[in-house]
Amino acid sequence: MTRETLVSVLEEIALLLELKGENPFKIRAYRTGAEVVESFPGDIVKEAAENNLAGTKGIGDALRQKLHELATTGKLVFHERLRAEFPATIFELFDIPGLGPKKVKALYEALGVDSVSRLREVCESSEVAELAGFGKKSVEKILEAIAFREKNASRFRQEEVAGVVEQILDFLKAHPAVSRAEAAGSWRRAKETVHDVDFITETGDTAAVTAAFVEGPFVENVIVRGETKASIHVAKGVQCDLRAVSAEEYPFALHYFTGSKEHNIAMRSRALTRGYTLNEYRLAPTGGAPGAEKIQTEQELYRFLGLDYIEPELRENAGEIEAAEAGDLPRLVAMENLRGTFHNHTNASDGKATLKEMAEAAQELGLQYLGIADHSKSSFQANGLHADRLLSQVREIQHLNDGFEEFRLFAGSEVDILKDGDLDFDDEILEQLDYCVASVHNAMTQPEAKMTERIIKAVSNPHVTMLGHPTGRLLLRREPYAVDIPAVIEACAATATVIELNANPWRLDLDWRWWKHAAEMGVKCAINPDAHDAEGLAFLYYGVRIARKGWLTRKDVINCLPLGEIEAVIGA
DNA sequence: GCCGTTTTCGGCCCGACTGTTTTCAGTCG
Repeated sequence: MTRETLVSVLEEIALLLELKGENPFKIRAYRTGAEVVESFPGDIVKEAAENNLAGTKGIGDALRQKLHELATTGKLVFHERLRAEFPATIFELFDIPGLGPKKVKALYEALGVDSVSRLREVCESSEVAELAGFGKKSVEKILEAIAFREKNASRFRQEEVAGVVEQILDFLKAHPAVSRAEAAGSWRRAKETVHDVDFITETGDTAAVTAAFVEGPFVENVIVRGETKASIHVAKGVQCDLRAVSAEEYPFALHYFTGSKEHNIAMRSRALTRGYTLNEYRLAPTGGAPGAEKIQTEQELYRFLGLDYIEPELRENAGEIEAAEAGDLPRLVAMENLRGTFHNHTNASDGKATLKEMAEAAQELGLQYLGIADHSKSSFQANGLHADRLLSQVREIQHLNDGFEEFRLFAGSEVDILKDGDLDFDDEILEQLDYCVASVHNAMTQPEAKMTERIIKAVSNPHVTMLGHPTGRLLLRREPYAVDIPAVIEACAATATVIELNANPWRLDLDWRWWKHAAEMGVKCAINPDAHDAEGLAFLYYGVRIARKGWLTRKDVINCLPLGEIEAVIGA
């Protein structure tokens, strides 16, 4: 029994009770209970098993007994009875935006809709539109959502695969017959989502390595297995492919399977113009002349073709080959360059950790400063701060700063950009802060012109230091809102407003495709984890990957500046 | 189902948006 299981059982109960139309406050009690379990300081499983949870706020008699039953027997009769009332596939309906418990219940009871595929059937016939509360527009939106879901099927965000990539790489590198191993493909290129993960190993015994791979502890099922190549599924349905190659082939295989396809095509034709043919195994003279070039690393391969080494993140055939030829490639920002970060939440709004805990976590990561930006009052759902609570947080931060040596908390706010582009706080409040992140959190369906005008108005306020998650997208979940990004970049350049690269792996927003242009326009970037707990600071890793993909150097990223220089930039 | 207490039951966070309605229900943040 793990903490995660306790949490997911309570959350599932809440969902099932919603489907049954139970008292909403009872439902909320289960959700609160799940949150309490999730952030319980200490060994919650042990405490539950020993029935020691009396007096824990949010856990009353009923939840205490249920957690005790779960922790001791591994199951909960109440939960199993509830589950038995609905088909297991019904949960996937909640993935469709616009469908909540009431509508799912109605669809299930009136039309027997218990899965997304059945939902599509009843939408494509006229059955749904005849249901009370549903009309032509709802049918359209549901079908769009199903299409979006299918388009993104079997794609995964970086944080969904990061753990297993590390596990498999460690496993392969530990194999006695493996001398080199790397994860290639779109993972290595730091794409925001990946379809599968390719692993390349250098070995003298390909059969032994592929055999070990398909027997690894991470394997869910084996798709194909051969002498030099194997494919498996790991948890969550992520496909992982292994290529085992010889030392001579390794640099070519690694390069080939890193891609992108477009980059490879450009590289192959470059080789051809120099009288060589390049493939996943070798670089050899064209026309069947004997002898392949001795190349041991990707660096040597690029050099042979007259190019500086191109980092994997840049290999999208988006100007990197020309830049490599001219010696103009940027020196990409790296994790070690970061000195601090902005846009983090605490338990004052919807975060889990205290100011002090966040500060300690930042120092453990070696950061010199940490910006706190809790939600502003209009974000009710996130327990946004009114001015008085914000100002008392500012005082608390000042007090904490007195106790730090060579570390500083910056007092800020993630202030809502209201519908008309006004900010959620007046200037008199904002000027008491060290900095301010302005973000859109509502009315996301405004037409593009209106949204663009709204954001430009917000960044034109001199108190706004940076624009938060500029498109509001949630990867594989929600499309970005309609906004004219070049116009926003221009406005940020004109007003010296920093643009955030939100490093939360659900967002990775602003998208990497815009950063080269933004930097050329003179706009600075802030890589921000949008952390809601101490662990969330680690999202900086994903942000750095995307910044690299966007051609950014440490000069482009303000949080590479040390404490002592950063104040001048943000005006704190 | 939890909490707090004027100790045994009443209150529990709010507002905008959308699509359906024709005054509101459901969803979302």
